[in-house]
Amino acid sequence: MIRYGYADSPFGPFIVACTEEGICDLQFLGNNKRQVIHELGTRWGVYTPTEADNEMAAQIARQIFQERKTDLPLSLSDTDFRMRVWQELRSIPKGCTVSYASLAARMGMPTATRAVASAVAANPVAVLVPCHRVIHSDGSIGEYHWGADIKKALIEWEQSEV
DNA sequence: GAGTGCGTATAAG
DNA sequence: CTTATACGCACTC
Repeated sequence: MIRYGYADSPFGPFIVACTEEGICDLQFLGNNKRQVIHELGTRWGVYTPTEADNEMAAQIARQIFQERKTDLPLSLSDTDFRMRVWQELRSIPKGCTVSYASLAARMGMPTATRAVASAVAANPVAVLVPCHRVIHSDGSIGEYHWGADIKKALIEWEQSEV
């Protein structure tokens, strides 16, 4: 059973889904709400029982964007490589940024920069898996699944106050 | 096996 | 600054 719901954030509306274990998906809707929902459908299948719960979504929104809580339980499942990259992402301190190259190097595969970038791009849980903290080695923002503007805003938000 | 991608470094226009 | 070229490797078809 997957429970999902919609809520608002300082960076626009998002959809969040979770299993009994934790959050399995958190994506900003932005301009392509339809595509995001389609992605969910293909990833979990139309036969997976779901239950709408915007109350749950609102609570998560409060914890993340007001209390700035980042250690919420997650429920991820994908390739070993992607899982390793995502886990590595969570070790990046809040407010810090790293390059795709250094991230790859940190994992002991300094020549797999591009592959690491692909894995980062496949992250289904925004903010909690801080894929927005990974930027180009020359300091430029780089790409972001939900728009470079949101990526930049997230970084600045993390670097501001508390 | 071929094509692709949230990259990077270097060379050239 | 914007193309072009090459390298790299996980992933998808």
